Amino acid sequence: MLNHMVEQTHLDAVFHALADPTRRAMLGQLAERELTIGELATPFSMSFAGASKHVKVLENAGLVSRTIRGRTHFCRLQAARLAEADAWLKRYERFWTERLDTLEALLRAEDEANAAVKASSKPTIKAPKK
Amino acid sequence: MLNHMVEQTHLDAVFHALADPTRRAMLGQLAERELTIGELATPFSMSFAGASKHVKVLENAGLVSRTIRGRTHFCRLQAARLAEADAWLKRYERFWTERLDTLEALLRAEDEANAAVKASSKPTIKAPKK
DNA sequence: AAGAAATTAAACCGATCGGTTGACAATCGG
DNA sequence: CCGATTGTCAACCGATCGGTTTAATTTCTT
Repeated sequence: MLNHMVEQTHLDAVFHALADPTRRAMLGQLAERELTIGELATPFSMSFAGASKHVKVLENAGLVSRTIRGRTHFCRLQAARLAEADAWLKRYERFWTERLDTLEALLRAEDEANAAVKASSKPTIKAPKK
Repeated sequence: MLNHMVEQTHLDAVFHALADPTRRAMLGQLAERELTIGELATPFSMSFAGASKHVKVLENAGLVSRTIRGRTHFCRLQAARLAEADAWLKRYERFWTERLDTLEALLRAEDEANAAVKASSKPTIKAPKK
């Protein structure tokens, strides 16, 4: 109830920034190391000016901060606004966890049925991703 | 490594759909009940056609599904694509939980200091999130 | 001091955005 | 059958988007 007005304008900028694959890829790069504008530009076969504009969009959305050292601009990831976006999405979490829970229950029942038949030792549990 | 190519095109559409406050508000409404185009339009003092376009954007992003009964179109929330967006954001979760963790550590240290003074029984251990 | 390197600024381009209006197509209730 | 309700479609509008090119600015190197 509090966060409705607070960062509504933030969310606009953040989601818009994330809606572009080039900018998402840039964030992916920045997740590993601090990078300059030029380093951000080269992998996309894009002009410096083009990359500069993308970085400015990310910067205005608060997703990237910039420190200028000499003639080169170093960009680094700023995750707080990503957390705000995540918080917004979490309001809808129950809508997909509900379905996943029932799916999980089905798979678990199936596994138990197999286990009962085979009475084997190692239950083949495969972690989803991480 | 798998999900990089899979729904890249989905993410474009989903984040773009979420970048508009009217559409986010529509999703908020749809989180409570199934709604018709007209019901979605009225709270925003917007023409039917305008709302229709927004709904189409949400539909093309896979965030809303539509069932037509007679002359009225009923829209309902479809959360799977929101889950995909959430999954993308989770790749960056550590960047904001890190900071929260250090903050938590500070608070925990403070608590323990207080507890030591009082010589209480239960060590207040709080699991990070999950 | 001269020139290369890193970046922004400005102008421009076609495409898309968010929104409207007006015309059209169904469908429902009398 | 008539008229109201519900919605789409197409055309249009000004604004913004993603991208380029060209020019300018600053800094580093020699």
